[in-house]
Amino acid sequence: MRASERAYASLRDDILEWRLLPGTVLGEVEQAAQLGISRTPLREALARLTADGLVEALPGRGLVVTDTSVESVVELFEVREALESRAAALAAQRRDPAVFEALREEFRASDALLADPTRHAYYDLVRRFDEAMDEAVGNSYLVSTLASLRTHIARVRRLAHDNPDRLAAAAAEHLLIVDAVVAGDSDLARSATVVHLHRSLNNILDTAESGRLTPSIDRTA
Amino acid sequence: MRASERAYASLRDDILEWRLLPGTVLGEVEQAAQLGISRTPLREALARLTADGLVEALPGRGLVVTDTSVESVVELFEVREALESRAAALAAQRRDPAVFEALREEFRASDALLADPTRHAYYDLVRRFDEAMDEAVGNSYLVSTLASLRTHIARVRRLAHDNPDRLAAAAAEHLLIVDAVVAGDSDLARSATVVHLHRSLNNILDTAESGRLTPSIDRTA
DNA sequence: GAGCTACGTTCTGTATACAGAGGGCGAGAG
DNA sequence: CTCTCGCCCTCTGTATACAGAACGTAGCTC
Repeated sequence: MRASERAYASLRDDILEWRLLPGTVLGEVEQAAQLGISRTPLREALARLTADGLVEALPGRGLVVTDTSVESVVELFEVREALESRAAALAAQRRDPAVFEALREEFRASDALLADPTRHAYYDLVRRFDEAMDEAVGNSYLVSTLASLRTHIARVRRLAHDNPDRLAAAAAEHLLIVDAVVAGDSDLARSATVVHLHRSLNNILDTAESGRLTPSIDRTA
Repeated sequence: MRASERAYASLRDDILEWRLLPGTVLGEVEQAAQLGISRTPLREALARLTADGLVEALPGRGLVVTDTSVESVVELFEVREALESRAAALAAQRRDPAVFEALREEFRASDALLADPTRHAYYDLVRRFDEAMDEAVGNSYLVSTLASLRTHIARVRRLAHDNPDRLAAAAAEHLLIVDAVVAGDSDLARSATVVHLHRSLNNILDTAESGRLTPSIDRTA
């Protein structure tokens, strides 16, 4: 694999997993030495991270890992709702029924997946659900925009605690979306997606380690 | 200005203005020589263009300017509608009325702007309208996503012919959106935006130089 | 004591040199 | 005549060297 690719994957992972905390300064020489590569491929990796919005150039301080705030999570879900609700509606119109019928069976049996404490199989199912939706929508701009948003969602998700009740509820929400897509019901698919995202956001805001999200500034003062 | 920045701006402009046509191969050595810089900053520029979706890496052929098709324009507007209709609704809730009252006066007087054959003043007004909407929404993810879409819109727009009738109609459509935003009417702002985008898309599809957009493959055959 | 200036250090931005991979073309064999 | 194998050439990916700018610091002056 290319050195720049490894550096990108490694740094991206470190940021998404909160090993590199917001505000961390990423010096070129230091990081290049750490990863055992030269500055050239590292710069390419940092440029990609900057484009992703995981890193930003702060004048005077160099490149730093971007901050996450309660506001930014709300903003993220605002865009996510606009795009995913539309995606769900389009998927309901354009889907291959067989694909979503298969997913329906899997979500119906997701209790078993959630019994596993690691829940890898469940998260993999959700990933394949996202992929199937992307495929069904068949819109490359929408897919790449959602991919970009999912990067940030992944970072924030790591702060939230998915308790068993929430996971069971989320599985039921996904099942409803899949049902609607199978039925070709755009309106229901859209509404079910909106519901799912609202509950998901609330769960994140309720359970996120509040110390990690820089608190909102009370503008009513 | 940095050499990489100049290279990026120059190449981006060449692509948006159709001086670099879809399918053009961008060799690093050749382009670097052309721009009078070394490969290092050029590579950075090409990486940014790739992230923008204006350039893509085709295995075996190197980096080429991305294609534009009728389908891709339709896809573009699908995403645009999802995001801008939501943006308009949010702007109607969050706007500073004074800003949009000022814009309303300008759009009311846009006949005069459209009399100018260059129409620079009119396009500048539309740009400031977009900026005011972005500002009112106050969602950085939404703004940066829209910025990315606008890049592609700019490229496609260059193919379309804005006849005076269409421009006058577009001004009226903008005025309706602004009216709704001033009134704080989210539903109307959303609907007016949907209408505007549909008409705008139709105008592009009707008037675009068809040779430039690779024709859709008739899958009904 | 405080402020300004000058120097040094460190960082980013750019150029260049080098290595490895991949593709194209030509020659030879079937 | 065509297909295949091999070599060469070009291109990308990486390392390194160099230049200029910016920040901090220390010393001098007022």
